[in-house]
Amino acid sequence: MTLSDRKKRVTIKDVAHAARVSTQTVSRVINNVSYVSDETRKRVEEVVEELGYRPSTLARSLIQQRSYTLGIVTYGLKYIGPSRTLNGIADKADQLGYMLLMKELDDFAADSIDEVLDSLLARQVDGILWAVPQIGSNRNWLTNRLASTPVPVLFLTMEPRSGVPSISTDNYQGAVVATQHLLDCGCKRIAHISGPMDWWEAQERKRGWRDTLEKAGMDASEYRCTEGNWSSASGEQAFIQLLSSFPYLDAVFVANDQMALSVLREAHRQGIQVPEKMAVIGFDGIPESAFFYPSLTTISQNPQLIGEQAIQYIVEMIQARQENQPVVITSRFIQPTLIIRESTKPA
Amino acid sequence: MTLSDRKKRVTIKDVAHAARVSTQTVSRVINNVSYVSDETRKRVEEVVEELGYRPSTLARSLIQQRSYTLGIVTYGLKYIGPSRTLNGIADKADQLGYMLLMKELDDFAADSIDEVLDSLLARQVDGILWAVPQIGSNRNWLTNRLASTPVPVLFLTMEPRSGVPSISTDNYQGAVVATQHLLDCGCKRIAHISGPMDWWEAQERKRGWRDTLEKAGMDASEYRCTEGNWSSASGEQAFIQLLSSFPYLDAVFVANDQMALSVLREAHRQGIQVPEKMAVIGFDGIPESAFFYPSLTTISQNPQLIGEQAIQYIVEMIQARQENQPVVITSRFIQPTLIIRESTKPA
DNA sequence: TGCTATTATGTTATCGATAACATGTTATCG
DNA sequence: CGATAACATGTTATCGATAACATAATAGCA
Repeated sequence: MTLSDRKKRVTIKDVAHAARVSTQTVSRVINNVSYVSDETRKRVEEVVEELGYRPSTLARSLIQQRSYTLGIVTYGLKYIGPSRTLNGIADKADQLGYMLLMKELDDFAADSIDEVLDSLLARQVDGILWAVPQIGSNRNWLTNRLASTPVPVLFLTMEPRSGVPSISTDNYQGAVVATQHLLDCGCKRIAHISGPMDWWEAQERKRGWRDTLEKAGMDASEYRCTEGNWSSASGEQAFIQLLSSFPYLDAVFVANDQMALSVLREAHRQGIQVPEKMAVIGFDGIPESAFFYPSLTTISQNPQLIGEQAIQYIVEMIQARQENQPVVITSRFIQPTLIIRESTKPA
Repeated sequence: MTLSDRKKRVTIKDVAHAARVSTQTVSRVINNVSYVSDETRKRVEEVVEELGYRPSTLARSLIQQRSYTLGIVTYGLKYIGPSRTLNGIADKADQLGYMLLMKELDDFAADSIDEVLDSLLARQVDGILWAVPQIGSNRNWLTNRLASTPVPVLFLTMEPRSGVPSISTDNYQGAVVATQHLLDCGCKRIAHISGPMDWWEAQERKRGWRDTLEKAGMDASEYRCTEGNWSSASGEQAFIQLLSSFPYLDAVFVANDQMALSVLREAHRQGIQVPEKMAVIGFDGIPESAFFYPSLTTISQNPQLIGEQAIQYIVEMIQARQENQPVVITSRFIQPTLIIRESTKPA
């Protein structure tokens, strides 16, 4: 293929000319609105087919002030969680006829946030999905910026705030269920390996662990908890440290499956039998966790479901705004589920 | 925030009016072209700041026939490989000032391919990255369609074809290295668990295994190979089947790390010591593989690198086309690397 | 039969920006 | 000092579509 083979884009004018009608009539045919005689319709359709005409969504978006495109801001795509969410998002968006304009954030400076927001808005997205975990104070920007944003913004994974729409996994409840499960297994000295404590999700999981133990009249002191950074490598470190600060533990609730993987390995190396001597429970429910040795009991999130619900929700918001109707703004939670496998043994 | 608070988009006209100049002058200021007096420039800039004006990329794309947006077609986002590639893509695209319009393909019917292509082209993407693995005959469409596509299309992971630009991991060479490594470890009866054989990548990996064994004068008969579907669950099945058809094996080259995970577990269950009795090598190099028990020797791909190179390459193609210069169309390969860990032991 | 409703199609304005062209003003130089 | 170049700004056309309005032909009905 040489360069000269490049075809010029076929426009509505070309079609109109070839079919000997006005562009408006062509528009009527392709959008199937108003009156067009069968004869004309047929003629236009033939020309469309013949020339391979496809209307420019770009031009359409400009005049209609609506792009059928959603801005997706993600973070940490290299991890499996965010990409599974993205998967759910992509799926549902497609179903509802939306395209996705994607942007991966790599830091939380106010400037880069502004830039990302602006670049999406400049492309007339109809709504924005902020699929970036809440870390430290990286949500403070919204106080100033959100009010002046001309399209709905929906947040995934954040602490509920009144007036801010969000969808999150119920990390706290998940942690409660996990810890309760360990109690039900008869465990008495339950430790925790947390995620990085500036992550809201990590805080919630830890809080669930602490509250449940305290409610059961048990000790949840700080020495019974160490902090990882979600990676398997950090999980190994955290576990080793935990063993030295709290050698008599008989169960660990690990804040994610990746870290749990290396806890299992290290336990095996040190001759600690799982689940007999020590029960282990993870969080996330990655597919591989069923094939760890022993297979891992875990709290399973459904990131695809979150993605789907997110699209559903934001499309509702867009629609409502279009029709000038009020929207109920809520913070929604999705419950994770307990999957019992070999690494814990109910009494 | 009530609905009436929604601000109308600030346009170039608003700025022009407020600064008492023509829209053209505003355009000159924001694009920094041609002559504008310091005084006027300052005044315009102040108004831009004050009104929070951001030019509409949409309108700009329409007139300039260029969107600075790339279409990305992916498949299987729920798996870690594709999303890591996407990560590399997102990163580099951002660096070079491109946005990504994403579409996840879920089947390979000609119709859906046409639709995806059309929807991207309707939004004036400057180029398309086809990041969908080659499976069965799902690349046949390009014969007809590609020639009439007005923008460059770059394929990730496909069999080289003359005239079609592509970037792939060198799966064959990776498999050769893997198999050779097992030979170097002194293994004599080397089995293979392949991916689904309609995947080109799976074929290449198997071919590398077979060729290397035959070259070394060893047997690579069919009974020494079973087929999985990349999942850990299928790996377990494939391994069990393999053990019955080829009980005396002393090494397995597994086509990906997920399947290798369950091979390790099943070996452990059956009391087969790894690496003493049986060496295991994987493919992909997912981060977790370093924390399997035993840690997994594997052929490591760098999907982020592939993503980056892909962006680089397609941007070159776009630029060349813009300037009406010829582009050299090549099929590029990226070499994966061997990572030796505990699951194999060099002699 | 004449009037209104329905059907069919065309014309002009518009979305928000830039390209191409036009025009006026101020330096610069032989 | 007048011609030319450099500077500064404005006007009109354009990208590819749809909205809003206009017009003409046919149909239905009192």
